[in-house]
Amino acid sequence: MATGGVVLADANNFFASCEAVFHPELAGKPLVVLSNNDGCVVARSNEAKRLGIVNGTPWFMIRETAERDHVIARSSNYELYGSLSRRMMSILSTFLPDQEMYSIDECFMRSPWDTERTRQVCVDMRRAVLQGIGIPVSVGVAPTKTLAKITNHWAKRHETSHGVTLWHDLAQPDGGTGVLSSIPVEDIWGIGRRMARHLRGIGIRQAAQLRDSDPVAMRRRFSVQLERTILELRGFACIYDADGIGENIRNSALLCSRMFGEPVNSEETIAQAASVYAQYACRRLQRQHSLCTMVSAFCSSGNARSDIPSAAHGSVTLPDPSDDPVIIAAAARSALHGKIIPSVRYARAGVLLTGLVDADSFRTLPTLGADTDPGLGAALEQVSRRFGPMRVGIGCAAGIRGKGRASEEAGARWTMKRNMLSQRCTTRWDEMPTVRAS
DNA sequence: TCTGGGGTCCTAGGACCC
DNA sequence: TCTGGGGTCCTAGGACCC
Repeated sequence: MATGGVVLADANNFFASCEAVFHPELAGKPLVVLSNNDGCVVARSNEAKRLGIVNGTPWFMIRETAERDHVIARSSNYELYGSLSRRMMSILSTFLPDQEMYSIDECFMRSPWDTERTRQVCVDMRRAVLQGIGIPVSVGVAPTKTLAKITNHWAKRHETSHGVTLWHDLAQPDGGTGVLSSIPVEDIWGIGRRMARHLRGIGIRQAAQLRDSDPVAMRRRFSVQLERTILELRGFACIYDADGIGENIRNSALLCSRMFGEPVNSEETIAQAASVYAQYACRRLQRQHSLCTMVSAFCSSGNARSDIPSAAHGSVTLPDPSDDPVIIAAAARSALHGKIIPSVRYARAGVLLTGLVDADSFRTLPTLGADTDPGLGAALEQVSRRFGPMRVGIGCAAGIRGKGRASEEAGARWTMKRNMLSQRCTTRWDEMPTVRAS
């Protein structure tokens, strides 16, 4: 291999590691992070993994056992994770070019260097993140993204790798057949439960067998994605970033939806929620410099065990593309108007913005624009930027914070439960950690 | 009497990922 | 009582156009 190829940096147990950054006493303890509404486990420390706790398990099902085992639980603190993620990405990007943020805790990069220099850069980069923000990261290097996922996984599992693994090393001396023979197909990036079952049905159990199957025949039989995975396993890169790199990524639809903390059945309350979710979605819309042309809102009853599911949804097309929270929140409310059945207990709601266009290519002349105060949306955005999200909002009390942490979301009973929330140390003045020297 | 074929756009649904 | 919340890509089918 002449050059380093694809580099994948992925934080270890990211949410759990973030929780430990400002609470060093959590290090070495079994820790789980729960999804919104404290629903199910979405992240675990190594110690919690060792206790056999599985990701996705509903918390109420394992709570008793876990507490007996002294497992510590935290509600998800996305402000903290988002803030640490930005810092981590920023450090990583100083070491290698073409960063593509793939998720909150991982990014692809490209190494222009030869094998040994790539190895050294990855070791340095890993150390810099650990020193800079206290998050352990694993690094995998390979000719393709799919193989980089495998080397990254390897780096996480094998202490001898010290957090950095190159395909160059694993592929010796048999071109990787030995390693790929030890990996079950369902562990390959892009192969989900469904596809794994199909593959096992035709006798393909390990990554090596998939790599050696006929890509054209597999494409005909299954899908073009599977063909790409096979080629990637052979070392031919064919999965690219759709939109170039880094901050150029723009979503083509924006969704904000939540479970309610408790069931809701009044139209007014659901309209409040829709209004708040629309404002959250607007902030994301503005951040990526887009306007939307269609606003959809929906709500549905029931949870996983609900007997009769019931849903309401509606869409509103805007007269002009907009990122104005006043217009979009009103559209979200009106999309559901008259569609709420009072006897139904709704469990969740959401707002979806579609038909997104580039804001710069859609500057409406002032006199042709919508008939609202053009300053209001911008003013709201400025207040949010300075004082934090949802300090000021539109229309009604829903979702507006009270003073201080305890009552901050007290304005609405339907907001989600986060009973075990840690401090948002890096984004809130009033939650900054205190350090004492003795 | 003859009744095409290629292209685009949109939508819904499936599968997958973190 | 209690089971995230975002996204992506691909495919098929329908409407419409020339």
